Amino acid sequence: MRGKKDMMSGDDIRNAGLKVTLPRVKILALLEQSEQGHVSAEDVYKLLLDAGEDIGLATIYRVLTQFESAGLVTRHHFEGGQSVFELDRGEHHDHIVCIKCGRVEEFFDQMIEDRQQEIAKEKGFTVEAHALTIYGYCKNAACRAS
Amino acid sequence: MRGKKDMMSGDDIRNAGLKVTLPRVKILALLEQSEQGHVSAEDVYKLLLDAGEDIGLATIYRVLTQFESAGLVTRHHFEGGQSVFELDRGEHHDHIVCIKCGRVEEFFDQMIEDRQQEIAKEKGFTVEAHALTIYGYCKNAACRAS
DNA sequence: TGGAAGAATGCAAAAGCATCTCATTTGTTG
DNA sequence: CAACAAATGAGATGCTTTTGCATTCTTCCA
Repeated sequence: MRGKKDMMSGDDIRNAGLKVTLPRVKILALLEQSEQGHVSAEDVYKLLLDAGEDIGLATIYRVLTQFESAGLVTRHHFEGGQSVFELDRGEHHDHIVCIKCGRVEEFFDQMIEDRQQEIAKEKGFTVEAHALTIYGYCKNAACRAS
Repeated sequence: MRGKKDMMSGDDIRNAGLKVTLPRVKILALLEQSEQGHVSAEDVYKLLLDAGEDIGLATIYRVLTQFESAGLVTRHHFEGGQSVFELDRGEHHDHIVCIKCGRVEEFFDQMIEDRQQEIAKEKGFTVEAHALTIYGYCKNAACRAS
């Protein structure tokens, strides 16, 4: 199963009502190629610097926020500091984060989704969003040791 | 079903290896009587001021952090700014938050808990903690309207 | 019960993250 | 390719949380 699409481009930026500028194109491209898929604004800043693109941190925050509004990326507030962003490929999922190395994996579980709806209903809430994050130690040898 | 206990006291502070000081006693008492149960550091500060106790914000943060380490309170990072704290009565639960009025309700669902363990297991993770928060509009009339 | 020793507090300064301001630069459109 | 609106960069700013340090309070034992 695939999501909305596999490749984003300048069209996505344009469709969001934004001008197609170098910073926006670079940031979008970076999110696309990003190994871990979950990066902080500062990660983006540094990665772009490494790639020879000196784009201001303010611009990165601005662009990521705009992308978020446009539905191109999703912002997560994991524990411990900065927000992390990931490309929104149209498939909702939750996260499991290693508290040792920071690795982030995704998962989706229909049963959990359904239960949440039922719980909200019981309490008279209309669900707009939810955030489920499991924190633990990943299978990495260095992380397993307490 | 009741949790660990219903009343906290100076003994809890002492047992945590902390001296029993007026700020700590007042903060603990406030958390106990708190209506909503979920308060930010600043809420604590203001509520104590209203009660005639002028305790520095820095102290509040320090004490809440110490209480957290001692397992007396739990800190949550809901979206939108400040962390909120609640007394830890020993019963784990998740939250459903109204994005309009800020109301926080608690829930616990064994099915969701179990699924999380299974998911973590599948991915080779050892669960240390998890945070599930549902965001939506509560049943309050003022919140229902978009 | 008095008083020394160490811990806790208050204040102000600092740190961390994110956003905003504003002068300058860059897309876009005709 | 000119003109306008939008976007960028650099630094200032705001907010929450933490920290350093001098002073004050708890604790505990003589």
